[in-house]
Amino acid sequence: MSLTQHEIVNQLGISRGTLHRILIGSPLVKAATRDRVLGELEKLNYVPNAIARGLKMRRTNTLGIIGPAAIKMANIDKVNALHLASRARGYSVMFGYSNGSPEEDAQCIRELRARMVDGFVALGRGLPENIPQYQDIQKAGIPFVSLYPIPGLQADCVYVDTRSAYAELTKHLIKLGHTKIGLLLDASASQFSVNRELGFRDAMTAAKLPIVDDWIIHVTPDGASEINAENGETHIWHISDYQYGFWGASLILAKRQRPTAIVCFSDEFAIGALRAADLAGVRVPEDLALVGYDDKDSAKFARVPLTTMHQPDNEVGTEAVSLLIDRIDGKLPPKPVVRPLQAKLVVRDSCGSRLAKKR
Amino acid sequence: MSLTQHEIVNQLGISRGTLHRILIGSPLVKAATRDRVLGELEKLNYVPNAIARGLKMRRTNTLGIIGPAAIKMANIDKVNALHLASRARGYSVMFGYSNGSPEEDAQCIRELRARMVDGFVALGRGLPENIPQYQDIQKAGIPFVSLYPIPGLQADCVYVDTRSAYAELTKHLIKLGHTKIGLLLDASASQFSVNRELGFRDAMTAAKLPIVDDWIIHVTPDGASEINAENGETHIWHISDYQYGFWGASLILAKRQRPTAIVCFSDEFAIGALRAADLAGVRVPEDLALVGYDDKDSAKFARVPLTTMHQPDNEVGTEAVSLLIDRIDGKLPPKPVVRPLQAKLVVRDSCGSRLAKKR
DNA sequence: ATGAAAGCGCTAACAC
DNA sequence: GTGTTAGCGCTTTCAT
Repeated sequence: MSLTQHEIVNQLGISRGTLHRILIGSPLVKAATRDRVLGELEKLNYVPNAIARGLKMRRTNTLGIIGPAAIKMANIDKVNALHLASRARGYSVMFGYSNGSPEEDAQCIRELRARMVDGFVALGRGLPENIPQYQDIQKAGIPFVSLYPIPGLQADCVYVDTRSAYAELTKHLIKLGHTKIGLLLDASASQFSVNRELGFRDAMTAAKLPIVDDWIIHVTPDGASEINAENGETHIWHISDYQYGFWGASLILAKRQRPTAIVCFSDEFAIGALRAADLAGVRVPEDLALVGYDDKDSAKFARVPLTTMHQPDNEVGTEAVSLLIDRIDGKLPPKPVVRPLQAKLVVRDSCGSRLAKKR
Repeated sequence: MSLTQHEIVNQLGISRGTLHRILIGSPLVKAATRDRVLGELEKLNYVPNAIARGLKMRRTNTLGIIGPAAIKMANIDKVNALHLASRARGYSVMFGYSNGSPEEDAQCIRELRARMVDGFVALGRGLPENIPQYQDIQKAGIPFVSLYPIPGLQADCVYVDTRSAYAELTKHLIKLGHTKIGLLLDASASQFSVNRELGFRDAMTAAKLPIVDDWIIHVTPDGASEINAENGETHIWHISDYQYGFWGASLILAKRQRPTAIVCFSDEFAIGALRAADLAGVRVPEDLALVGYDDKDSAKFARVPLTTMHQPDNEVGTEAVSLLIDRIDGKLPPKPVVRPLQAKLVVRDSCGSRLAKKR
């Protein structure tokens, strides 16, 4: 165990008050005493007990991150950004690691609250069934910031506007001359899927292009195209997004009429789709353009480097943490602050635009 | 803020002692009282304050995970496994998020110790410069388990035996008839690179095959022009492993004499190498066999599905956490327990073995 | 079978 | 300027 203030005080022959004043840099201490004590402290390698401090201050300088599989691969960059931003502000981070079921979710939140986290950031799969838990946090008056808009919840929110991102992605394809465009999505009713589809439809409608239901696939774990609500698999999220993309693209490619371009849920979806196209002998981008989302490292090194949307993950992390801490510090007016951030189009080869230029 | 025992006691007209006995399930309480209180507790939704408990018990049920960039993509599966295993045992997890410099590393450990984590698990990059920090933990008598062997440190250790894994990988290539085999590694002096090279040499030597220095590449960041400085990503480990693999393979392919197979540091390295081969017009696996390590999701969906070694990440996580907690509980004799686990060969297309069969 | 009281390491209000 | 003291919410020993 580490040294305690009690022990130090005894050893140096000063009082707890004086020691504390020195520790917080109060000027009400004789300079000589301060310098001596500071020197000793250094030598003794004293590190204050954050648990005791937390108990006393009712403030632990710890942030809780929640959401099913918060550390899932797809979120790794946001998690990193959150971590870095928290550290920069002197905060630590704890994850509530749940499988996504409302029960486990609630349990995670309970554990984190028991550990007196100062605030929560929600970085989930955007599933409606998790909303009640978040409402509980709000009701308890614990600062809470979400990384995606949560319907029915008036909460602080820093998010990437996927709707307009998907509109932009789709518009890019349209500008390239595509008129037959498909969409490959996660089957869940998550905000992420919903907003992606909205953005896609925005662009198609604006361009007066037909939206073909056959080409809008919500991929389910069994590779079927219908939403399978009764599939009670708790670990659906263990199936890789590559696999989903592969299944979904296979489905579209098997149709009698094919689109000439597919907008994908993520880079992983697109890479899975790319593989399906390869196996089916469909050339990308010549016969089929593909675009992803996220701009993961893998996008750049795919067989056909992916055109995709780059998310400002660092900004999301910094802003969210900053917002949350300001809220914790009571620096913000009650009104929730909602801060949409924009993704940026990254053009590579998979959309065929470089091909077009060559011609 | 949540309810405290004090408030509950007042409200229900019992004493703190009785409440506590009920909470820990002691039989020394009148059944009627217990049932009544339990019911009320449920209604009140009481959740014990883990911070206060931790202070009193000198035990927080929290594990600290350390190592530079602990959550770096490459470690995500182990991190997940650790998390899951910890939760299953009733423990939470905190990360020490450092950039890898000894100073930041030490700072992370200090913060985690201040938060009274019950034990540490080291999941680093295997760099020698981090060893002193780990020694400090040991000296402080805090339980510590490492996920890779640390030279000069007698510590509990659960690890995947990369040396024999790389021997097996290399042997597989040799069995396929390759005699000219290259090796693509991280330039750091990490245990990971060192052991991979050792395993490679084991197999080559056993087969009496020449080890060509020209074909053993330790890729450095300056192996090419661009570093991701644009996103404020100043640290070397922000460069993707795909990029390293790409650079490294490009280097090998530029040699006058080429190997017919390359053993890569990871799946990401292999995918980067695959891309380099594609751009150079080198056919994989016909002209060049490539094998990876990790069996990431991406390995299966690479342009040429990767032959690779699958790591028992779940087992690593479970064993390590189990070992650490047993150590915390004082259930183990002083002697460090060292538990090597074996990776498993997964044969796909990139090694050319399926091709060979077809012939 | 139940209650009272001490104390984990820290902070802050109050006294000297 | 410096020292003393009362808790933060919990567990545990000792009385009753």
